[in-house]
Amino acid sequence: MKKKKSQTISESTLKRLADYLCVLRYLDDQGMETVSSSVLSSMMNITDSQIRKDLSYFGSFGKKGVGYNVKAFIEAIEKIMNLNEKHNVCIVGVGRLGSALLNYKRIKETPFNIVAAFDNDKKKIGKKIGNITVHNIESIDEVCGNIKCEIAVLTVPSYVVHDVYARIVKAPIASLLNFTPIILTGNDDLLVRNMDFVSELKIISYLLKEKDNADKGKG
Amino acid sequence: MKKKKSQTISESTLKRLADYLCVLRYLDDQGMETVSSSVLSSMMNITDSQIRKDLSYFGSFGKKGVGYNVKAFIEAIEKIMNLNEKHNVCIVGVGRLGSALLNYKRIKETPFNIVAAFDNDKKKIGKKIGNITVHNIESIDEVCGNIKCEIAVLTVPSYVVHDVYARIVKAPIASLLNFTPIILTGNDDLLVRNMDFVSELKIISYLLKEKDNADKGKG
DNA sequence: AATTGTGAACCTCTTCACAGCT
DNA sequence: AGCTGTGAAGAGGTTCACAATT
Repeated sequence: MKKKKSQTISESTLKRLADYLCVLRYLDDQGMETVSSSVLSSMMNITDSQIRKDLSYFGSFGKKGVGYNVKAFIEAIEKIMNLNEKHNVCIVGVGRLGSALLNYKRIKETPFNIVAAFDNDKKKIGKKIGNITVHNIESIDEVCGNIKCEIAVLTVPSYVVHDVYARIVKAPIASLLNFTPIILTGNDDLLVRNMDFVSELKIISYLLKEKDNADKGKG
Repeated sequence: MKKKKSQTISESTLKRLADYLCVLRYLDDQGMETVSSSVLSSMMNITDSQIRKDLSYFGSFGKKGVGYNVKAFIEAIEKIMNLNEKHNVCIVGVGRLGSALLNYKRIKETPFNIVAAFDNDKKKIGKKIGNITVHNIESIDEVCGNIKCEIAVLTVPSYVVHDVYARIVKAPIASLLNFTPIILTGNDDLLVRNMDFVSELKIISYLLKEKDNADKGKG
């Protein structure tokens, strides 16, 4: 297994790596021991050479004439994505969505630990949700200073986003997964990824219309 | 305003269109009437020419020397993405996440109507959550035949995904927004988009490590 | 003076195709 | 024979730079 010199990996490759993991987990659960790039690609709507190229950025993990060992493949991606270490996560905003995430039991099977939650509602502060204590949002800087918390998940209502974002920027938090429809950009010290449910519905709306037009064109 | 002949719009452009909408809404709320591509770009970590190029696929919407009228810009994107029509959505899987989506009040401000929910739990079937009736998952074909439902949102536990997916494929549903960690690919009749929370955390894990290495490199 | 819209240049990502290994 | 890994070709996306317009 060769090591490659560092280079920037594209967003698309990164997403596919995460997808490979999902599919490989499924294959592993099914007891499959070996998989070829062409079998994997047929399960995922991508080409086999795409998979091999994605992997080639990081080294070689397969056997010519044979394919990839499923477990070794999983471990390789986990190592690439730094999933062997546990990562602390906090939930900012304990509404219905935040609570749903706090109660997501199968997160225990992942390298992510939810270690804290924050809200501004006095009725919620101090209570426990799924054995995580809800802290006052004003104490986020202090609490995250004590427990090293790499990732904040933002699930607050839109009208407080800018306020809460300002606190997160100041706190010792490295990254933010933003579920709100307010686009955030981050800075050198805070990596941000936006994940808005309604934006995704809007993209579907566009694609359905486009598909409709294409179908009409053919018909 | 020119019309352009149809061409395939990239995933990246599509995502940015949805992002533009989010930012434009914010500017509109702030009472801003006009915005230039450079102001907009500085709010979003992209270049101004990227914005202008994205728009150029669909026509011209700005005034040279002036910029874009915010409201007109919003309306243009809404028209492009087919957001003037209402779209019916159903929630498949009324667990904590599904319930959170069913209770999301501000969806009323969007073109998406949640019109039905499905589950296999007899304790939930027949009950109302946020004035939407929960139906038996077995009746999805029939219920979606009656109410035209374009988009299904999948929020069931992993172990029933394949089962439920088979039902959705057979039902008169055009698209699926999949929140589960089981990657689905769709087919000619069913458009699928995957939106997995944990995969997104994994991507953050990779990016944080990469950033760490870059920071160390700089010293 | 400011800003759009756009062809051309540039760069990045994907696919091809095949040498090389099992 | 089957499949990987990869350089090269091809396709697609982004940025540049400037003419056109207000």
